[in-house]
Amino acid sequence: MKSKELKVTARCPIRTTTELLGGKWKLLILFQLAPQGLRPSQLKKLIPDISEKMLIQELKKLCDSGLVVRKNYGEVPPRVEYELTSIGHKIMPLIKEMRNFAIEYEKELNINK
Amino acid sequence: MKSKELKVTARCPIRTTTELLGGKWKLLILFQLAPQGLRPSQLKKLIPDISEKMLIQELKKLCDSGLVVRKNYGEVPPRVEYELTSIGHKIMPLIKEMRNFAIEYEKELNINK
DNA sequence: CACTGTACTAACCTTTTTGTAAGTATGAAA
DNA sequence: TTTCATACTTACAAAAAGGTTAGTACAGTG
Repeated sequence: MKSKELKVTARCPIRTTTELLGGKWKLLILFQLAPQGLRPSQLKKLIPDISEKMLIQELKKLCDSGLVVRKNYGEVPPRVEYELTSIGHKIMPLIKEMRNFAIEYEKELNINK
Repeated sequence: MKSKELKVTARCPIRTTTELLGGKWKLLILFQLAPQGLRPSQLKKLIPDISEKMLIQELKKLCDSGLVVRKNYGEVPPRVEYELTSIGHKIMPLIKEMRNFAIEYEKELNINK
């Protein structure tokens, strides 16, 4: 093995990103927030099989990591809106590549079936 | 909400890709296999904190999903090598975007610290 | 015949993630 | 004063993911 081999230890970009975006729901949420900010109830409609708990829990994590902001309108009944920050928008190329890959992958599946 | 909204239900490209690549290790393994096929022992050196069990388990999953192939040299002591398939190589743009994103993200962190 | 190196398996446990169901707070409207 | 809508919380349970340790197979070597 050569000396320019690239180990993937504690702090490496791949790990950073998977820690930030890992799990079942975060990327789906970010994808839905890309075109416009949304209220939790609207997100729930767009991702029907997420539970209310997971939705809010994941939104909070995304806020904590700075990818999303919460806007509170201070009304009753409560009205809040979540939207992408400028860093949040920067996952879009990544999502685009995920979509590209999935399409390639399914194409391959259809060939070999 | 308009009619062209894009729900993310059961079969959508984002879900396909996260199911294929989700978890702590798969992307790290694929990344290491990109330049050349490797034996498990070599992979283990490049990803020091993966356990042997996880390494083999994840390699098997990657084989099952067609991203990696196992080459058995039929020698004793056993000698096998794992390498990317042609579809396997197609995750590289995705990994590249993950790396781009991580770099942008850490840059942002340094500004706001 | 005991020992070695390599890939892999199995049993078991801990931790993390996800899911379910019920409940809270609030002001306005009926 | 009861009901409503919305965002959110809490307690608990189930499932998935990950980790640790010990073991197996086997031809070659000493």
